[in-house]
Amino acid sequence: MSVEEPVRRPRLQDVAHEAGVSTATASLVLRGAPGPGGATRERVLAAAGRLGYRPDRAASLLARRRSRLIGVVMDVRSTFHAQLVEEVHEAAERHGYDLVLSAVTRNRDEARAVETLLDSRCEALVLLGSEAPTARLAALDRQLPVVAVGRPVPSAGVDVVRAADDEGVAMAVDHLAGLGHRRIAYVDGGRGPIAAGRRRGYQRGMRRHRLGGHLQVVAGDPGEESGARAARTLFREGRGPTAVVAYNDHCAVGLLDALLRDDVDVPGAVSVVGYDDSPLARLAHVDLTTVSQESELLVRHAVEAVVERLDGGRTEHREVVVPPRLVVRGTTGPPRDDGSL
Amino acid sequence: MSVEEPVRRPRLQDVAHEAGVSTATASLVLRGAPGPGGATRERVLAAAGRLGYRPDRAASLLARRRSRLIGVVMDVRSTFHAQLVEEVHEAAERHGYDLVLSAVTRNRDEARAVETLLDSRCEALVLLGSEAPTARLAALDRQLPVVAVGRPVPSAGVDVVRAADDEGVAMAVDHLAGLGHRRIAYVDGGRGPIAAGRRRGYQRGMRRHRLGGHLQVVAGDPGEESGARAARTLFREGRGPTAVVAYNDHCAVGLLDALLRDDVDVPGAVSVVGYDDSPLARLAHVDLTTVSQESELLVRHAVEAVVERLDGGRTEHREVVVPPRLVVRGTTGPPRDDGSL
DNA sequence: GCAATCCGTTAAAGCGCTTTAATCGTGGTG
DNA sequence: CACCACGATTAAAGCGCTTTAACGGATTGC
Repeated sequence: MSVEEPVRRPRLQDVAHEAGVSTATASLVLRGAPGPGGATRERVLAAAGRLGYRPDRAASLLARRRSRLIGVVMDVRSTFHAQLVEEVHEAAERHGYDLVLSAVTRNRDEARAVETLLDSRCEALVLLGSEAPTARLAALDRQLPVVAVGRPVPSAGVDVVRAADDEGVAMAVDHLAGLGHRRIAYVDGGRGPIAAGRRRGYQRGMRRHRLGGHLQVVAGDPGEESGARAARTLFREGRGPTAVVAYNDHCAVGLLDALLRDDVDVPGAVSVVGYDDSPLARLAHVDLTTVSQESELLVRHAVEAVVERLDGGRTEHREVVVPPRLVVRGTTGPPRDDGSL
Repeated sequence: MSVEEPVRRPRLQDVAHEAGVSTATASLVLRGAPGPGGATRERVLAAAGRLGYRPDRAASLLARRRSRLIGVVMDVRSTFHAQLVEEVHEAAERHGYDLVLSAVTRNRDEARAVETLLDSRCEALVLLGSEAPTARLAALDRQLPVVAVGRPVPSAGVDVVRAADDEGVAMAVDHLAGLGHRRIAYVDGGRGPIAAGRRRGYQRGMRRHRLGGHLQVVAGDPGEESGARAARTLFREGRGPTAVVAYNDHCAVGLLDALLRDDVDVPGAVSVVGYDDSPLARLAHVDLTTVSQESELLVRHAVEAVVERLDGGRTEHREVVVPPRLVVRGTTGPPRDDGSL
């Protein structure tokens, strides 16, 4: 900042004074509210322009009945979330809402992120890939409309917009089984509700193909590291699976990494499928077969759900389940052997 | 949201009443300000707990002299920025500041992102990888302390914390030349100031090794796509370079993708170097040789710069230039031929 | 020509919190 | 025992904006 005396930022009062009207009129004009006539409008607008007036958001928030603010919780490490955020921005704007972003990081958990948003007068919350316990979500929902994106919230009033993850993973299994794989393993995503749904999909998918005897779930979490660890576990000794479905793309990429390091041919020796169709998976370099959650659709529904609560007076619960879509890329192919015992 | 009447959220007044004190005392206690005695403190704290009181941030912002808010502009698409944001969170917290995030997306430009922050009463701005013209930054800096992270801002009062990008790229060239490469190309990052510095580093590096005759800069931008396009240009016909330095990791990964698709061996036939040491580069799968900006150090300096302006009364300009560090991974090696004409 | 009507404008009361100056006890002091 | 100093507490004035009810003046209708 330069050394000069910092000029006090102009207030509404300054604009009003400059335009020769009351602050009430100035406020009305600047927000495009009906009332003030054409000539007045122009005078105020001109004055505001001359002074470089920008309304003070804190003051406006405090005075306004509504904040028109939607809080968004995202995991800053996830490329999938990054993409969702882009889309939430657009969707919210279309409905005349603004966003407040709150990041989950290594040492800033979801509860913390939510608190910031509550303190910021958000009217509703969009939780991307929340891992919070159902009860907490239900409690939150008692305070303000909440929509959970990408995870189920059993038996709570919370709105949900998600892909049918179980179906999604089952589709991945279908795809692999169709290629002739039988020993298909799954890298789990931890104890959260999202992981549970996907795990179930894997189990169902396998049984559907009478592959229950080949069920193999290894522990994991949503990070790249866990994929690499899973690879070590799966291929430690003897004969590993011919295909692996991972909890998400990040995890799948970690798995690919480890395989690559060990000179395991993908998809020749092992096929790999991820989940999310994040920007990561689309890198030609990675070229990961994955399951898309149709992020744009997901986000559109989520924002609409929130807006209907706020502006449409909807009070009944809503759950939108979007069918996932298998995106076949380069990491899957027929198994080298026939997959038999 | 459930159907029940939404309970009005408790105000300071409610807490004060519940504790049998004035709002002044309650405010003092809740902020840990000196004054109220032990017994009173406990009563107020207990009351606040009982009511589940959370201070209203908008009101508090409005009333307070200081907001203790630092605005951060980030590009939501950049994994490098994501990492920086994590670190900014921690650094800011150490100094007792809170963050307001504002994302640059496909259709939300930097100016827009900055406006949101200005309206939010931020006391200072941390701009990650800003591409705004110097004049605009200078103007901004007249309103509040601004620190640009990762880019130079010539001849403006704006504080700058950045890596010596020219040196960084030159180090990459050194590394490649040392391996025996001579035809080393560079994929540019566009017209911004960051790109300019890195381009200059490339040119200097090449001349330093008497490789001026092999200078080859192809147009690009910070995305993956541009790397892929560059590959097509560089290896379109005949003999391409034996090594390529890219503007950043995303661009390098795009380049790697394209090479991989064409079955070009990396680093056998072509070596590739990125820039940023983003999480992307570290994926074992990508395993990209790159130049690290020492993000943690960068962020620490940036936050300190801002805090010194705000709390330390510093007024003179500061520019911190951190030496970059070459991180050699798997995408670089000696050229197949000797690199001669 | 006077009341009814209407439109543009404004005074004033907040929004929920912070902060400063003033007030109230209390115990120590001469 | 009157007086003072001092720490704990509070009244009250904002912070910058929104919003509602009220207002004045210009039309309009009868």
